[in-house]
Amino acid sequence: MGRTRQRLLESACEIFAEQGYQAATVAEICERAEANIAAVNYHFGTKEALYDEVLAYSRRVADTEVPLDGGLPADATPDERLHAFIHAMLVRTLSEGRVAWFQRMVAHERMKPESGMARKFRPYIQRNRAVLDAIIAEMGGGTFDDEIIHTCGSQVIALCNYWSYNRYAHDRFTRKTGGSLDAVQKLARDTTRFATAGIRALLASYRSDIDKTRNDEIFK
Amino acid sequence: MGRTRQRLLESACEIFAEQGYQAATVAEICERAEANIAAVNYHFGTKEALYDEVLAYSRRVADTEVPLDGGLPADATPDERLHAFIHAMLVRTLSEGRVAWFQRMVAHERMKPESGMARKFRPYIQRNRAVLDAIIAEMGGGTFDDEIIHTCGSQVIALCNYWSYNRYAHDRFTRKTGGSLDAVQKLARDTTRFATAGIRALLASYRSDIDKTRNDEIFK
Amino acid sequence: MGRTRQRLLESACEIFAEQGYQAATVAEICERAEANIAAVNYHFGTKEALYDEVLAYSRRVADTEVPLDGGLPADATPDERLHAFIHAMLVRTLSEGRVAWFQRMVAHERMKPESGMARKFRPYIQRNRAVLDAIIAEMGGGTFDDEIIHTCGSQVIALCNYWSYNRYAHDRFTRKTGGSLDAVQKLARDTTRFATAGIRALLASYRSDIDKTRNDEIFK
Amino acid sequence: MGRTRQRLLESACEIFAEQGYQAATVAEICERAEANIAAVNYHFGTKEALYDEVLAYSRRVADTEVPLDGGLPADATPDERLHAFIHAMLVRTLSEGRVAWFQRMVAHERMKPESGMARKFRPYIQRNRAVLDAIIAEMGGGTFDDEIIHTCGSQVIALCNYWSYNRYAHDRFTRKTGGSLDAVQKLARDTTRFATAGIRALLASYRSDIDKTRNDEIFK
DNA sequence: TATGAATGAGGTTTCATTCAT
DNA sequence: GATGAATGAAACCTCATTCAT
Repeated sequence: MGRTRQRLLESACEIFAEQGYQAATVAEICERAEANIAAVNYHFGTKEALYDEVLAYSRRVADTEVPLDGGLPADATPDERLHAFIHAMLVRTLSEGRVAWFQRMVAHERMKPESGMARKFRPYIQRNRAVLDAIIAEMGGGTFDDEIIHTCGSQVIALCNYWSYNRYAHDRFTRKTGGSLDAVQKLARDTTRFATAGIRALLASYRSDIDKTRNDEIFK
Repeated sequence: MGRTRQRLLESACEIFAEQGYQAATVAEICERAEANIAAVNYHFGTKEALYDEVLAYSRRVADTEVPLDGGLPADATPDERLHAFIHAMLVRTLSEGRVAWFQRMVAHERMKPESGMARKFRPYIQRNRAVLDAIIAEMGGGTFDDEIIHTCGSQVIALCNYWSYNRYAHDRFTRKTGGSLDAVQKLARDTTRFATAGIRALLASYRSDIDKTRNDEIFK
Repeated sequence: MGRTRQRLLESACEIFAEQGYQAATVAEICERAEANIAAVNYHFGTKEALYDEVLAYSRRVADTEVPLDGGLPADATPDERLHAFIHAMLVRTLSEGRVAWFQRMVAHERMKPESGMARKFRPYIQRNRAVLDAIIAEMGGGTFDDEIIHTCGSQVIALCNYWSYNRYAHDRFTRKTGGSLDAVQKLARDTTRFATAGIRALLASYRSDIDKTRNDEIFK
Repeated sequence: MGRTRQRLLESACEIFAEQGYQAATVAEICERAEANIAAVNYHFGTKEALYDEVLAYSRRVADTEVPLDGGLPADATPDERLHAFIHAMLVRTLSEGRVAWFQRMVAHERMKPESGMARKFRPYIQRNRAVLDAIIAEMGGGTFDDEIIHTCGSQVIALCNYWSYNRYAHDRFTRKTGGSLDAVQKLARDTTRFATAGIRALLASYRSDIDKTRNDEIFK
């Protein structure tokens, strides 16, 4: 029972991930699922309700198959956890198939006004963000205020998402490396190295007013 | 001669920047330009042809008003030029109005398949990218091969674009800071600091095989 | 046996009475009957066949619970029987619940072309009409031809139905009086008074050509 | 310019008058107007907006061609004005074509819940109603309270509307009489006679408590 | 006896484009 | 140089009905 429903869900994941909410059509989703065009409305009510389920489903898939903590032991160092986080994000982004669905859907809607679709995945995103900020706070020894930590976090997210919203870079990576897990592993290492150095430098610059003022002059 | 045409072009810039190609409607563009609904087709032929002109126009605006070299003297150091580049990118992204048009349109389409809209601005983007890679190559002393340089460049672009494709972060920044030029200046400084440290660390890791192997073990 | 069928019938009565044939949906009927969406077609074949049964059923309910003769003794005067008729019609119309079903369904369809739904309840209505016309004929002493009697009957029906097809007036009445039986009783009395006087005047005007001519001049 | 728009308006009047809002389809309206199916949306925006215009237009037609005061001089007696009112209402109802549009549309929606379509023509109806109530008040010599007058008014409206919401009676009338103006004239006379007698009887019954009590006993 | 799944016909609406002036 | 009118393709959605169990 309900095989069609599942097929619809999966084909919708694929198509929403490919094209975004608006560009995707109910007709194409049904066609790929080999179902009648009324099937979406029968099983999900509306296109938007389908999207809601698709969002929840694909996030569950990502969280299950590629957890953001990388399965690290509880006593892992912040540096190790940062690496795990970045690695997981890059795997989610640079893989093909189910694991990448959620990240791509998010990427499609991120530019849209807050009032619309974008609002839907904010909760998901903010949870991830909290995980990251906790890691960075620990790297900083707990002496920085939230805003500084958040700025660092944004840079890290920026580094991870780059491959997600940028189809060209993504394709180029895949073409060059075949998208192998090794290649992603290597990119994760490079990115972590870049991020770690960046975070330390940024935190250091906030550490003393003296330094800060001096630096200001340099860049003025 | 052609006042209507110009008004169409500007209103199209606004609306494409706001909503992206697909979500924008010819009707709304004409309405905002106080022109007839047939005006777009009369002056530009099709919606897509209008988009092509809009893309070229808005890029010209950005390049003129916020050049990526920041007006630096010819003998500026690579570090200074990197800062200028990042600063310019952030100004383009975090401003309101004409200067931001191009960056936002790009952000809307970056996720789309290469066969479609995204292909259109590749040339523009690649030129910018060449500028950046040249800076980084110089920072590295000219001893690294292109792929490594390109990887570093990608990280920098990632840091700059974050505010562009991420409407939520963008709005949060504007709300907190009022979007003042000072705030952008400060963010540019932080980002540059982060990027500079990241680049140096990444290049360093590529410098000796010995180091590289050692580091691999750390992260294994 | 057939509990579902009965539940469907009753919920269909409610919904057809509320919304009319077209606006009612099979889905809503099934839902209210806590039955499967295929239940209507299984038990009744089509929506229209269900409607046919609903019509017969709800008319039976009305005829049983509020007979048009008001349970008067066989030797009641025509005036008493007219009052009973009007009273019964108003009770059917102004009550809530089962008793009002039929009258409301009729009201929904009366405007529709004869070829469609409206044809269905013609037989029911004509029987009622015969009862009324008989009463009026008796009031007239049996000396008027059918057409004149029929005209009088139409006026009486008009007075009764007003509250039936006119939702606004109906609601206003209910709001003001709470829809109590007393209020209906009072309205029935007023309506009967109005109708009786009207009938007598109309019949009188047909009694002599002389009168008729004279009246014509008055209104010319 | 705009010939299509007018054709749409007229064919929409016809079809809405025939079938009511819901049963009418945009497709049929366009077809009858020999216009493209998108024409309604181009000229009016939505089906409902078209309906709004149709309502206003058809009421204007009725008010212009068959005014409710029948063109009576200012010093006409209340009885004459009642006759004129009833006559006008019957002409509007029993004619074919433009003049009858509005009355029929109203008839279609009168049963519907107040929240929907029915709300739209309330204003129109209440204005007519005020005219009628004023006439009756004058017939009563100004000594009755509004509620009693209103009850009488309802009976008169009931008599007029009968032919409007009752398609079968309407068709029967037309078949028998050919719908000639003379026949309507005659019906108007009869109806007025009926109504006048009814009103007087009803008002009389309210005149003295004594009478009222006595009558109550008769009908008890 | 009954149902959950699925379908096809048809509804309104949107929108880029074209046509005649 | 410009426009108002009109159109056709395609989108989403509704709903009575049917099918397989």
